[in-house]
Amino acid sequence: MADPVLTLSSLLQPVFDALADGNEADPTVRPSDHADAQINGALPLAKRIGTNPRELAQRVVDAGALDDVVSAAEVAGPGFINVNFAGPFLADQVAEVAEDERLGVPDADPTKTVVIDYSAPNVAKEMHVGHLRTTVIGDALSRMLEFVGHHVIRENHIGDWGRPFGMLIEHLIDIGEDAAAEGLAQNELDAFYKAANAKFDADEEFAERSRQRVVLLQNGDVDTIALWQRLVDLSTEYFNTVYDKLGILLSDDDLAGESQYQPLMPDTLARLEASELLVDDDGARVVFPPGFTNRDGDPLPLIIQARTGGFNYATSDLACVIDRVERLNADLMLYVVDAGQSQHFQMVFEVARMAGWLDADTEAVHVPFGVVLGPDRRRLRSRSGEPVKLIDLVDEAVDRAEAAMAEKNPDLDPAERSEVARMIGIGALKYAELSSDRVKDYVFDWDRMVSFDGNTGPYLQYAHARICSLFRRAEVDRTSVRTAPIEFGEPEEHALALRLLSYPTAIDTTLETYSPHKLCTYLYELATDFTSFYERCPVLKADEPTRTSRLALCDLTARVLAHGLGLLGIDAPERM
RNA sequence: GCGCUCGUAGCUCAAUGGAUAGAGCACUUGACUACGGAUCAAGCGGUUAGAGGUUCGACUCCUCUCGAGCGCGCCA
Repeated sequence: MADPVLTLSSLLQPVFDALADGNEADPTVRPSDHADAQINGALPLAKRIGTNPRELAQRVVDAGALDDVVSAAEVAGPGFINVNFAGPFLADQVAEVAEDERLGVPDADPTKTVVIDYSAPNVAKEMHVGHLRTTVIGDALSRMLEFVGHHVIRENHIGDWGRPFGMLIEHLIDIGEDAAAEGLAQNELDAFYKAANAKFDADEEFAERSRQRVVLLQNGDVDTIALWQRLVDLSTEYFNTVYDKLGILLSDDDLAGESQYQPLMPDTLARLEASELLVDDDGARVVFPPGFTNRDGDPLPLIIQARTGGFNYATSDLACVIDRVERLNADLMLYVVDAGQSQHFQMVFEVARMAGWLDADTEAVHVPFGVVLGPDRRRLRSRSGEPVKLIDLVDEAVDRAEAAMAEKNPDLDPAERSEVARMIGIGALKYAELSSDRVKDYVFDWDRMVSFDGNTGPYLQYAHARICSLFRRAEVDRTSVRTAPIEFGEPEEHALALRLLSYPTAIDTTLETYSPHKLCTYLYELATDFTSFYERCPVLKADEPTRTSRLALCDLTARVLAHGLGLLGIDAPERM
C-alpha cells in the first residue's frame, strides 16, 4: 500500500540502475497531465551514458517491470514515458487504504523530536492579525508532524519579560488589580498597554518608578513577581479564550515565555565566553557571525550582553536553543515567525552552530511568513489605523458564516446552525490563511474567504457534507463499505482513486517545506475530482456491485477530506 | 548603501528542473424539475517584470537591471 507513483519509482529503480551499469539513476516519476504518471529519468540517463533517449526509454518499457501495475506505457516526446495504471491495480490499492485507519499514510522514519515555536503573543497586548498567521500555520504544522509520528513539543514563546513590564506593573498598581482584571477581561489589553505607555512618556515620576520596578522584577522581588504573575495570568487567560474559539491546540502546558529563559542567560554568556567567540565591542559583549554587515559595510554583531549589562533577545534566543537541544532533546526546531525576523534568526542559528549547539543532527529552521494586506495592498489596518484585533476577525468570520447559513439552509435548527457556523467561519478564516504560499504577503478578502466557490474552506466542507448526506439518504452505514470490493471503469472513478491514493505524498511534500498550502491544494483537487465523479457517476441509482464500490469511494473521499481538514485544524461538519 | 523576500491571465492564487504554464473569481455560452443548484461542462484571457547565462529541457538554478515589501548595534 503506497502512492502508486511511488510504487512505479521502486519498481523502476533496479531497471534504471541496471541501465546505468550499476550506478544509481533516478527514474524521476512524476504525476502527469498527459497520463496518470510520467517517467522522466531516461532523458538525463541517456545524456549520461551517451545514447538515444527515446531508445533508452523504450528499453525501460520493454524491461517489463511495470507490467503488473500499468495498462499502458509508451514513449512520448523526446524520451518521456507515459503510463496509465491498470484499473484493477488501483482498485486493489483503494480497497487496502479503505481498511486503513491512517488512510495509507505511513509513519515518518526516523521519527524526531520536533520543537515548534509559534503564536507568541505579548502579555498585556492584544493579539492582532499578525498572530493569526503564526498561530494557524504553526498549529497546522504541529498537527501534521504529530500525525506522521514525530514527538512534537509545542512552545508558545510569549512576550512576558523585558523593559515594558516596569510600566505595566506600575500601571497595574495605579489602577488597582480589580480594575485591571476587568479591563483585561473585556479584551482591552491594548488600552491597558497604551495607558501605561502614555503615562511613561508624560510623567517623569511614573517613568522613574517604572525603571525601578524593572530592576525589582529582574531581582526577583516577591511582591513585584506577584504583580507580574497577575498580569501574565490575566493575559494567558485571554489568549486561551482566543485559542478556544479558533480551535488551536495550545494550552498553558505549552507556555514557554521569555521569562523562563532569563535564568539561563548568564550560562549562555559564560559558554560563549569559554568558546572564545565573545568579543568586546564598544563596551558590549558580542559575537560576529561571518557574512553579516551593517549600513557602513562593517561586520554586524549579535549582541549578547549590552553595555549596561542587560541581556538581549538574541541571548534569550540562544538560551532557548540550548534549552531545546539539551533539555528537550530536540532534533528539529521550527520557528514560525514573520519573515522580518529572518536576518535575526540567521545570525542566532549561525552563532549557535559556531558554539556547537547546532549541528547536522540538530537543526533549527526559521519558517517565515509574509504580512496580511488590506484591499489597498498595504498592511491590513482597521479604519482607525490600528492593527486589526484577531478576536474581531474570528467573530466576524463566524457572523458571516451564520448569515450565509440563515440564507441558504434556513431549516437547520438554530443550535446546530450556530455550531456549524462556527466551524465554517473559523474554517474559512484558517483556510484562507493556509491555502497560499506562506512566504508571500496575502490579500485579506472576506468575500472570497467565505465563498463556497473556488479553493476555499467552505467548498471543501461542502464536498464533505454532501457525501455525508448521501449516506444518510442511502441509509447505509459508512463503516460497512470499508471492506467492500472495489471495481470501476469510468475515467472519473479512475482519477478519483488515483487522487485518493496520493494523500500520503501530499502530506509528505507539505512537510518537506513546511508549506501547508500544498495540502490545501491537494484537498481542493480531491474535492474537484470528487465533484466530477459525482456528476458523472450515479451512486445510489447504480446496480450492485458498482453501487457499493462507488459508496466506498465516496466514504474514503469524505474521510480523506475530513482528515486533511483536521490536519489543518479545520472541522468538517456533516451537514451545513 | 547592504542584505533578505517577492514580481505568473483584468483580479486572487497554483505549478518537485520536464512536454501545450494550471485553478478560482469576473466575463461569454451551454446542461439539468436536480443522488444537496452552495452544481457541472465549455469558451475567452499569458513575452511567467526585463536582459543574459547554465541545461537535452528553466516560472523554477546563476548573474545583472527594474519595481514592491521588510530588515540593517546595545527594544523584543
